[in-house]
Amino acid sequence: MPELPEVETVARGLALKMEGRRLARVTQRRDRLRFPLPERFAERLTGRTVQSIGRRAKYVLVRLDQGEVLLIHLGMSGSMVVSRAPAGEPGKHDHVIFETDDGSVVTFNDARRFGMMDLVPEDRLQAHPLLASLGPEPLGNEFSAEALSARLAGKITPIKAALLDQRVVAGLGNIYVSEALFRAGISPTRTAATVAGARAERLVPHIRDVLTEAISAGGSSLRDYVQSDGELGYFQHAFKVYDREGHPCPRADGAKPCAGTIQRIVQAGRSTFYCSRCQR
DNA sequence: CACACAACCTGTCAGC
DNA sequence: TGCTGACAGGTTGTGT
Repeated sequence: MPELPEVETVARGLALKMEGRRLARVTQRRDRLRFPLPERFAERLTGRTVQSIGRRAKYVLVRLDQGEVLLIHLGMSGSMVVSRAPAGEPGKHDHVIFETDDGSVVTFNDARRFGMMDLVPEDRLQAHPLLASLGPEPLGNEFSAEALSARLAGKITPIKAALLDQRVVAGLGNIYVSEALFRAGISPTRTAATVAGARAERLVPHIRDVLTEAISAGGSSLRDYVQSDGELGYFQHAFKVYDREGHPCPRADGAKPCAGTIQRIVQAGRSTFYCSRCQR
């Protein structure tokens, strides 16, 4: 589920509930998610104070006292559900439950268990195997047309696959890659290295815009995203192409609509949606 | 090194 | 109402 905008929304929501709070109780209901949880995980978290909560790529970073960081990835189906103590019986896919000293209950639910958590010393965060080779933040200052084309240079893989590679740019997922390429009028099948110069100049602002719009809309969801404040915030983001196979292309050049139809193709085993008429 | 593909695990939906 | 197969927002590991 979660791409950068959803993770950003979750991080902001968790910050509201957890920053400055002490973790009065942490319950761990499984040994492992995608990876084994650290030794004595719940025990090491209990009693700690949450200093701040941020995001890097699709990871939530919970900075704790004593110089440690709780690293969280939501995988495909993970969500954070906020409620109030006393919480009811945990569900089958509720894997880790955090209770703050002021009575908030944050439940990590993840049916597919592609998510992960780790507890790492702050000074070794950058070197963490999952973070070390991440590319630039698409909303950060380091992400520019030059930076993007430098990372695409020499790649003969399709631009769609390249943009999903977190080493190229960190945080894009399957939905927003399709959406950004549509906005930029670039075909997902185009050889990555040819996205340079004017094409890269065009693509970068579209990537920023689509992510920024999704964040301001509170993250988007197809079905199971739960806003971190616990309200079921099923926001139907206005996707132009994603999951819209067979619909008319929404692009209008002035008064003239594009006559194309949205296609679904499979690249590297994943669906891509685009208009072959106006994306080149 | 670059790339394609399978694997991880569960739920949902379309079709029979 | 089953049952089966395809597919789902991500990432890692393996093989070529």
